[in-house]
Amino acid sequence: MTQKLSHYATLSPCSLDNIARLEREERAYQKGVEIHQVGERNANLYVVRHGWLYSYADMKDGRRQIVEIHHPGDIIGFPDIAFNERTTVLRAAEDVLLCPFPKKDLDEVFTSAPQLAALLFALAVRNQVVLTDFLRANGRMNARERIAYFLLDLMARLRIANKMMTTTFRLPLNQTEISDVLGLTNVYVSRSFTALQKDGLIRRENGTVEVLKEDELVRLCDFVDHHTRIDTSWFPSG
Amino acid sequence: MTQKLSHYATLSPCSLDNIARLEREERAYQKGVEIHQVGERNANLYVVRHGWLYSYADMKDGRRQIVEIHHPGDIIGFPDIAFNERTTVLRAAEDVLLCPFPKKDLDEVFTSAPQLAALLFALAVRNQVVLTDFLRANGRMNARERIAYFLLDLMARLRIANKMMTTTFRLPLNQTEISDVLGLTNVYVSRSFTALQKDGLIRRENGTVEVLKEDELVRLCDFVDHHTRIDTSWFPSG
DNA sequence: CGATCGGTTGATAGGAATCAAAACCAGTGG
DNA sequence: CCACTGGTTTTGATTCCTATCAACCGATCG
Repeated sequence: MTQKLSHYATLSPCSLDNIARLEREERAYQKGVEIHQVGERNANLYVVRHGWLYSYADMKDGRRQIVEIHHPGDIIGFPDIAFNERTTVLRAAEDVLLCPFPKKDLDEVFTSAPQLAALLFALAVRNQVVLTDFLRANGRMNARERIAYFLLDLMARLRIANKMMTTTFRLPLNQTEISDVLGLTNVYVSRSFTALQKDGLIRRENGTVEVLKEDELVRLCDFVDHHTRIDTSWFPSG
Repeated sequence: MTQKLSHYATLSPCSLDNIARLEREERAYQKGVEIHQVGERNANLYVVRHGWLYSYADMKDGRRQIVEIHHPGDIIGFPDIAFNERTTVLRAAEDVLLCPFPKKDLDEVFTSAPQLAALLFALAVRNQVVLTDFLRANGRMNARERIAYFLLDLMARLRIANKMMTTTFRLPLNQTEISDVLGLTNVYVSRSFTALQKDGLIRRENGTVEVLKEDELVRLCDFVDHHTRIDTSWFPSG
């Protein structure tokens, strides 16, 4: 996490200290396990150490919407700290390692590390922009465009942690899960993926995706990267 | 704004002081005016004094997605403080009054009013939950359900400011705008509204909507109110 | 009074859902 | 080594919801 946060701002020793405290404990979960359910009391947040997870919301009739995908270095649970109960289900997309820490630790951050507080705040609101982009994709794009958007968004996020990343990456989600991200069906995800591949924009190989024509994908969905850089000029210096 | 924020927590004098400083200036905009465009430098945030506004994102071919509706008491621009440039267009849905204040004023809040900082933080992440609900609506609901969701969401928000509110409210958005919120077309919004009215769930009268069977609307879209209450137990006391 | 805007209604088209079956693939175990 | 299993992807046929295109109506306004 330190690495991911330091990507955005130079942190004071005090802030770094606070971060370290958040990653004391470590816990493993197997692929497919649901770490918490809607309605549970949420005492903890989590830092992702290893593996992908996602958060989703169900409707009573089984329709499902995945609302966020969590990668190593991410903090899980911010959206819920404003509530007493979880609003989404958290599920491990593969075998994962998490560092749980109590919500109460945040108050320490706010009183003693204003700089870190500002950074967390900035990341929280950045997330709103990301969700907003996502909303535009789900609301106004057709299936091909959504897949394009989905791949570019993932790449932008993965590049933060791994600056050397090429255009090939592992995608540990099946097509049903992807369809639940994009508001489609697994069948149509399959068809759209195949179409993109036939047009030579991407290539797939057991669990990995290679983006062959990134610029064309970008044009396809008007992609703008809101992950890589954020404005830290207004931060307090402490 | 004081009223809206006090709805959630008892604020210290210092916090109240900080809020007052944010509402010194006041500026009027006419219906339809676009207060800022995508790509402009964003030095200011705004507190809404009067009237409705909305933020939207366009695609090059004209498709549009409204990503947020702003009501009196709301702060506009949080999502953008993480960036140097605006990511959405802000537009007045009717004649409005705004209080602009510089982004830099926030640093003062973070260093001197940790309680207010925590509240703003909580509201920012609460917004993520709201966006997430919205995403579920756009991703997995049909037209009728989306309209139901849209109306209930508006009511929940309006009730914060006006606790006595009945089930009738003003809706200063035309059907094209509503379609841009819900990822539909103006034509289909008209049909769906008419259908809901024919079924006796709602009633419309020149610019106002009356919800006749709230519980049925709630069932229709599995609505959960994430506006009314937030958890403030972890806040620092200062 | 013509013009414009917002809402409604009708006819048609199309994109994605749905249903169903087949193909594929990695294990697993006999 | 091969049959068997469960999960995943692919393919095909059909349906349906919503988009699209177009006309019309009513209200408002200069």
